[in-house]
Amino acid sequence: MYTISDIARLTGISAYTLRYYEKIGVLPDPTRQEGRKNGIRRYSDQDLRFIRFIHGLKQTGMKLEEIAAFVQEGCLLADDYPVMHVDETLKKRIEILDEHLEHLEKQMQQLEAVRNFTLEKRAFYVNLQAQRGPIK
Amino acid sequence: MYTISDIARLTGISAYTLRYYEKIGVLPDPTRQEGRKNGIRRYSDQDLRFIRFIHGLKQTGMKLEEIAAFVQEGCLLADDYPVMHVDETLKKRIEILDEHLEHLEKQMQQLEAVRNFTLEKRAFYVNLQAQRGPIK
DNA sequence: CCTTGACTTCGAGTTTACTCTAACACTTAC
DNA sequence: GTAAGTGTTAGAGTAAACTCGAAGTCAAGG
Repeated sequence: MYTISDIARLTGISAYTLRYYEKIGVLPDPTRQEGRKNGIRRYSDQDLRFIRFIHGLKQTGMKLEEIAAFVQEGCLLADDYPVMHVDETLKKRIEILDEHLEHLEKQMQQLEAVRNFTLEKRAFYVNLQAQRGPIK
Repeated sequence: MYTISDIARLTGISAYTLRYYEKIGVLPDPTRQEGRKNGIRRYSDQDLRFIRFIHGLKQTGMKLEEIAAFVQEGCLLADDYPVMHVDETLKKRIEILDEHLEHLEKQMQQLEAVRNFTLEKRAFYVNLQAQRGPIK
């Protein structure tokens, strides 16, 4: 089990930000030491993996608001939520992920395009350099 | 030749933003109609391509400040800048591009990782759905 | 016992990147 | 000639995502 500063160290997200994310629903409430209300946050390996996943979504352009929507669906899912709505919740989560997958595809394409363009530019400059002959 | 609103339409960057970019050095000063000082900005196809390239750098995570540094190197290059410094300028531009290329590689890897993770998550939810049996 | 690190709420400050308005000038097309 | 589109400077406003400090509490370790 990890503390909040462990998680901060392991993920590169500050403790301030982790609490902030929790407050705005971007991260689910972690379990607390001894289940007390204001006990120390205890994160499992699974929690760590989840936080890294969320961080990945964020770093690939998903807005905090969108992430929060996704996470909230999952929180409903985890509890003894009325069975009738579980299918809805699963459907929504899948939809959100599908949308992000599309976004990821677009980003990959753009990244590829920018990379090619950048390589071209680079080659152009290198060529200019070569034309000027070796530098003494 | 294009006007600023043509460029806005063609790139999706507002005229406000284009002028702003120009002011902070993210875009080079374009030529003006009849070479007058405050004449209408005239953009060539080459300018358009360059703006798209810059926009690509921005959209793949280069900060405006970094882009400005890159562009400023280029502006020096374009003028009758002391020949002794041209090699320096070329070297710097190539360095900046190389750094961004590294950044692009990292982003691609992360995108790939997040994509895989997202696909896994998606599969997990689909599996849950399947286990609950077909929905009436 | 006392330091350290965790917890809370609340709210202010920062950074980045726009986004727009005001107020005024100029040119071109209808 | 007047409207549309362009130009200028300066500055205010906005939004997202932090980032931090204050002020107070609590619990464990040396």
